[in-house]
Amino acid sequence: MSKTQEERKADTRARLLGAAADLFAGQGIDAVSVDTVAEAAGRTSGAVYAHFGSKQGLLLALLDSWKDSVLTVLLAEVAVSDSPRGQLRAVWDNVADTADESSGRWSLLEHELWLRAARDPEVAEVIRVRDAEARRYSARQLAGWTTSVDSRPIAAPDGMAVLLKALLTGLAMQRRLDPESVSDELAVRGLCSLLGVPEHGAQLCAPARSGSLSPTDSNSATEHPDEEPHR
Amino acid sequence: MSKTQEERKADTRARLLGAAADLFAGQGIDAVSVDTVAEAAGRTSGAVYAHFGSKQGLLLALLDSWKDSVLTVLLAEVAVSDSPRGQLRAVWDNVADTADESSGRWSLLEHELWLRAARDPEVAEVIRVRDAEARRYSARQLAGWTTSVDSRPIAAPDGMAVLLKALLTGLAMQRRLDPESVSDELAVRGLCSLLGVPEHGAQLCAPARSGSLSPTDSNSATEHPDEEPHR
DNA sequence: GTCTATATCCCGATAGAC
DNA sequence: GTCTATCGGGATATAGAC
Repeated sequence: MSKTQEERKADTRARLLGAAADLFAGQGIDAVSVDTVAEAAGRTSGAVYAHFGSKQGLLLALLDSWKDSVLTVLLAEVAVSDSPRGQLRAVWDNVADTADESSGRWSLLEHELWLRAARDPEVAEVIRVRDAEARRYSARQLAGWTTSVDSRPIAAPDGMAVLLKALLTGLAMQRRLDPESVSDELAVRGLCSLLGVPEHGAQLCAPARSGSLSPTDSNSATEHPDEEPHR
Repeated sequence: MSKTQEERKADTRARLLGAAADLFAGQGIDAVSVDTVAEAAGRTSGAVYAHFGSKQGLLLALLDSWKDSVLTVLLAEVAVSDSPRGQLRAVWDNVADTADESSGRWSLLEHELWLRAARDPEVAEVIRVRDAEARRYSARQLAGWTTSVDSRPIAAPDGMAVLLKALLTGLAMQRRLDPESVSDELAVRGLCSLLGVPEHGAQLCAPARSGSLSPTDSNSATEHPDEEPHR
């Protein structure tokens, strides 16, 4: 019955991939040995080489097992009941959530993969394909979004997806190093400006503190900033 | 008269730092051994330990020897005679210049340092200080810039510097992996939108509602003879 | 397929001669 | 301060038993 061989094999493979994902994300790929991965999976290094041939093979298999992407998940989670600004705020909150360990580590792994891709064509190809897929999905989401809210996009959906991801990534990087330099308010304003979402009454102010600053309920967005006349 | 001793010492130190910068940028910090660095500098590993104590010490000394930053240089190089859009275009061109090997490698090293800083507080502190300094300089430049051109900033200069760097960084990353996904035209539009520079075409003037998304083909955008929309 | 044991290599760092 | 020589450790990957 149960069978043994195939089941155990699949189980081992899954265990190894899971352990690799955790450890790579937490300590960095180079800092984690094959032995460590195997041990965390309740196996030994021999199993890794039987399944993947090499450490690089393990990494590629790991990438291949990921169909999802950060941006994909983020945009999917946006509630549809809020104001445009509130929605962007929600997107940013997800990205900026450094407190959450798992998400924080994950983004570190993402960057390490990017860095590796920049020097290793084999890795680059995998990442490129995955990113393109995520971008397509994101663009579809954005296309629907821009028509449902009062926004003035400056490019086609695919381009907007690129811009959105770029700003989110760059802001998250700076925030990781120096949280105070990137206030939530600043990030949301940047996103609004980039995506062409009109703000009703904001102008520049400086201070930023973290904590729960509520979205100031910049509510419903029906429209019109009265104080921004076009010139 | 030649104080050969002191001179040679300083020379060795400079050689080691230079070799480390080149090799670290080209192959990655972890991929380069202390012996390799020393050899490239015409010395041996012993010299490295005499000067810096450890590989980490070498890295920190290297960081300390850098007073400049990408953004700092970039903003300083912008010609003042062009249109706002043209200036942003120039900034982007500098960032996007992947063809240049030295600049390309340099940005890779920057990312590796960021990654290392995310896990190593000692490195983080150094990077944080340097970034803050660059941001201050950049903010000053931007403050002058926004008053001299027709733009509507959405935050204080310091915030604008953060946003600008974030978008540039994110776009450069995507372009490195998939150049076609980030056209020059798209990047410049994003920058204009983020910085509040009105584009001649249409966008920023009317509080009007939806409508035009302007995919406007156009990509390569070799040149842009549009001029100054100052109305 | 998985484990144990090991071959092979290379790295960071130290000791001591000069 | 710099070099030569080397230690000790840990890494990837392989060989062969089960």
